[in-house]
Amino acid sequence: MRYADTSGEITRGCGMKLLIVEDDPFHANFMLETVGDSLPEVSEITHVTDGGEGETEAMTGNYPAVVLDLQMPSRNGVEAARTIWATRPQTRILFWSNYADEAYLRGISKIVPNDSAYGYILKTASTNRLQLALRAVLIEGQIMVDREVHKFQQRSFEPRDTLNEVEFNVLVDLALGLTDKMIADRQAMSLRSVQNRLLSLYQKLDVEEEETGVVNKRTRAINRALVTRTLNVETLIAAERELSLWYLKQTGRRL
Amino acid sequence: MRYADTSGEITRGCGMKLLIVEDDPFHANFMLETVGDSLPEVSEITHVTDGGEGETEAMTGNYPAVVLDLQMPSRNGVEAARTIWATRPQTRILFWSNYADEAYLRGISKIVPNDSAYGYILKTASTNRLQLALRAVLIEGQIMVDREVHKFQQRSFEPRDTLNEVEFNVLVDLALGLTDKMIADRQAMSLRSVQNRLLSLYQKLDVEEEETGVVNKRTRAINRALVTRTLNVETLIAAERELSLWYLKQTGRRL
DNA sequence: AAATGTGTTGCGGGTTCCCGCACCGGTGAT
DNA sequence: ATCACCGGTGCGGGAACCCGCAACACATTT
Repeated sequence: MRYADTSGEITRGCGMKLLIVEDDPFHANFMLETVGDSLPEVSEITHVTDGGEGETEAMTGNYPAVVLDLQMPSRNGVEAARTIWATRPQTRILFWSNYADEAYLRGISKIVPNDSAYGYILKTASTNRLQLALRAVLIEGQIMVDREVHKFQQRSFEPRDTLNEVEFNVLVDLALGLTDKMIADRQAMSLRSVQNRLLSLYQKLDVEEEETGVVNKRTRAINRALVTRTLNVETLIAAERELSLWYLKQTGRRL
Repeated sequence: MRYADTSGEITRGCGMKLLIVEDDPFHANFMLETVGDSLPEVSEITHVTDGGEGETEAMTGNYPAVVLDLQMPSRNGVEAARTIWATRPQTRILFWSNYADEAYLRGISKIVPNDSAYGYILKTASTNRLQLALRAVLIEGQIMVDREVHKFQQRSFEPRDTLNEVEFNVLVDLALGLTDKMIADRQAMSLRSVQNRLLSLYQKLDVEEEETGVVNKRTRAINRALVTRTLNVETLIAAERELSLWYLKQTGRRL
C-alpha cells in the first residue's frame, strides 16, 4: 500500500478519513501499512509527525478517528488529545505508546469525554493485537486498553494501593519541586492536609525508613514514582507549564 | 537484503562479524538493511533483542563491532557495554539511541576504554548520517558523537555550567532519595561538603528561590535535572542496583 | 614568595519537613 | 441512630536541611 509521507493524502474506495500522528518514521510506516491492510473502510489517511501539527490538522480536517503517538517532541500526545477533544468530543482516538506508563493512562482518563471512544495500545503489541485495537476503537467505537497496560495498573493493588486523584496531584506538585505550603495553596487545602497526603504517598510508594536517616522521604517518593512509572518526565514537563500559568496569575511574577 | 530475525545469522562475502542489539523490531529491521546496504565488509550479522543476550553473545562470539540500543527492558545498553568492554576492551561499539540524554553520554564516557572506538548516534538521524557513523566507528575505529547530542552538551555552557564528576554523583544519590548524611558516607566526604556540592548543583541547575518558600530546592533540583535531561530514569534504575549492593556490604541489611 | 582560586570541613542558627495527638465533618454499614 | 471510617485541620516538637562564616589544604598564577 502506498501512503503519504508527511501530511500527504491518498484516497481509496469510499469511507472514512483517518489521521495518524507519529514522529518516528519506522513506526509511522508500519502503522500506515497495517491500517491499509486491515481497515478497508479507511479511504483517506493523513500522516503528520508532530503533536502541534496533529492538533491543527484535526481541527481543520474533521476526522472521526485519530491514531496518536504519546511520546513526541514539543507537544505531548495527551495535550494534543485534550485540545482535539475540547472541540470535537466524539473523535475516536487510539493512543499508541512505547511504554505502559501509569501517568499517561491517568492523564488520558482525566480528559476523555463521556461519549467518546479511545484505546491504549503498546508499540510492542503484536500486529494482530494492533489490528484488533484499530478495528475495535476506530471503527466500532469501543474502549480498549492493552492487556500489558491494564496489568500494570491492576498490579498496583498488591504491593501498594493505587493513588487517587488528590494524591496524584500532590505527587505531581511534589515532583515539580514545590514546598508543602505551595502545594497547599495550589491544591486549595491546608498545610497539614498536604502533609497527610504525602504520608499516604510514602506508604503507597513503598518509601520505608529502615532506620531513620537513610532516605529523604520526599526525594525518595519521587524516585519510586519515576521507577514504577507512576510518574514520567513528559507529565512533569506538561505540569510545569500549567504551574507557571497558575503562578503568574496568582502572583504576577514568572516561574 | 535478507537478515536473521532473532539470533539468526547470515554470511556473505568474506569479512567481519557484527552484532546488533536492538529490541524494537522496526528499528532493528532498518539497521539490518542499512548495514547490508552500506557496509559490504560485514559478512555476518547477528541480531538479538535484549541487553543480557547481547552480553552473552558478545562474550562467546568474539565480535569486533557491536551496534547497541540504549533503551532496552531489563538490561541497559550502558551496562551491557560495560561488561563487554570489561573483557574485550577493543570492541568497537556504536550506541544508537532515541534521545540526546546527557546522562547516557556521561555514563558511556565513564566506561569507555582508552584504546577503543565508540559512537553515539540518534535514531532520528538521517540514513546518510547513520551510514557515516557506522563506517567511521565500526570500520575505521573513529570516535563519533552525533551533532545533536554534542550540541546538547555544549549548550550547557551558556545557561548553566556543566556538572563535574563529583557533582553528578551527588546528583544521582540525591535523586535516589538519600539523605545528606548517606550521600556523605557513600561518596566518602563530610556532610558539609555534600551540602556544598548541593549548593553548586542548585546554581548549575537553575534552582532559584524567587522569594523563600516557593520551592523545595532538593526536589526542584531533581526536577530540573530530569527536564533538562541531565539525568534520566534508566540511569536512576541502574544506580539503584549499585546502591543496594553498597548498602548491603556496608550494613548487612537490604535496601 | 605571595596571591588567587577552588574544594573540604566544622559550627551554629534559621527554616522546612515529618508526624503523633487531638478534634471535627461527611458517608456508608449495622 | 450509632458506629466506624476516611479525610481535613490545628498544635507542637524533634529531625533534616539550607547556608553564612571561618579556617584550612592544595594547585595555579603572578
